[in-house]
Amino acid sequence: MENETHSKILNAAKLVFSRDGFNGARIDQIAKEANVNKAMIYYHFKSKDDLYDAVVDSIFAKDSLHLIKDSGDQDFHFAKLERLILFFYEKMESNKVERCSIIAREMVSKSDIFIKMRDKYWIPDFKIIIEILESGKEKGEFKFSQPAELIAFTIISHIVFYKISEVTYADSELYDTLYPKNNQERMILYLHELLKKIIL
Amino acid sequence: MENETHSKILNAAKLVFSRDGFNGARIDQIAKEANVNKAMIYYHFKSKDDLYDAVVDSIFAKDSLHLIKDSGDQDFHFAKLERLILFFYEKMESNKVERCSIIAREMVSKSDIFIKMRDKYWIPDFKIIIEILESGKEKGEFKFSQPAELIAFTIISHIVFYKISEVTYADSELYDTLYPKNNQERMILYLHELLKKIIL
DNA sequence: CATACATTTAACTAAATAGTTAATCAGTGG
DNA sequence: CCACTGATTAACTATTTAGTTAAATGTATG
Repeated sequence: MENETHSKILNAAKLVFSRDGFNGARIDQIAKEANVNKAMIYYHFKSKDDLYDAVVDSIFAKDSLHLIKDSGDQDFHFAKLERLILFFYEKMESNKVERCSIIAREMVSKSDIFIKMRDKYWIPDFKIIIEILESGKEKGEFKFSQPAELIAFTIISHIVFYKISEVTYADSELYDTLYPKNNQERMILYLHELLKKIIL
Repeated sequence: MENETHSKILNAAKLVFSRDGFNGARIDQIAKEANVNKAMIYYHFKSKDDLYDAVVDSIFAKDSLHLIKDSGDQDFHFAKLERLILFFYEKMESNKVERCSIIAREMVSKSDIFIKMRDKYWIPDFKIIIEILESGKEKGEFKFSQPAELIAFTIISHIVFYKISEVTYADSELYDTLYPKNNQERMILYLHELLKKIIL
């Protein structure tokens, strides 16, 4: 732990940035919610941008699928895919609202930090999934005629969009249908069945 | 057409709001890009909020799947589904970048206008797709054991997330792989094949 | 205790920004 | 030519907001 105040600021910033977006977030509001004098923010961080960077890092750090790509190498490709999916899903579960809000906004923002994130994490992740699909096909374990990148897209969109939608449909009549209590992993199970039908 | 100036403002606002988000957008910038004096904005619109509302309305008006739900009622359910998908996809194609940027940001915004949009358009659309799936199953045309709302989710996420991702991956190394030129409807064709495998 | 160093505060500044206003221009009808 | 109406402008205001500063308060150490 860096420091009590430091992490109070970071946590408040996480909430405020994810609720209001970068431009909508107010430094005074972050200070208020952190129960900290505003100058403390500039004592611990260079600027609003720097604070936002820190928030994004704290949420996305050590996320890459590279981390688990090569674990259990002897597995079947399908099992490998399942492991990646679960890892990916669990990442989306931690800091869910903050992560999803920031992802959704950054996806269309073209900010420097977004470009960095996209090129450093998202694109490599995309490629890892494509690689496994193609390698599995080559080995004869998978059978599909559609382009691998679209199947990878199916995987990613089901996880990411499902989680973003959880923010979208919160407090709406659709929420309980899509996200029933005591059935947190239904999307994983569904995606699993779906993949069996399209690549096995 | 309301008025030359009016629509110049609306078009510029569309661009600026979608590029910078509501909070990032500057009235002065909109005036500049519309080639119009700033006061003209307040002559034609009550406030920044009012202008944003107008932009959102101009992009989302007359979008509901209700509009075509009952056309060609004699069709098979699968054909009906295909028609809805194409209609939905084509809507996402018009004003693509503006629409996608605004959708992505609004999905996690909880603003009044978003809640209105969601409850008035998105949720009913979701339900229409669910209805068709369930009705098709009842009639014996469709065969699936997974919850209808998840299959509806598959349809929606493939279209919406694919289009949002087009903004996300623009100018990246993945762009040409995911969005090859001269192959604009590949996602529709892919989704079509996918649905055949999971509901027929 | 005294010195040094890290932390915290209230008050301040400079710039940005949504929104206003009063004056002017251009066309139209009497 | 005048009066009226809608469209347009430059200059202005009030407020918000990121960022600063200088002084105060702790806290550890020799």
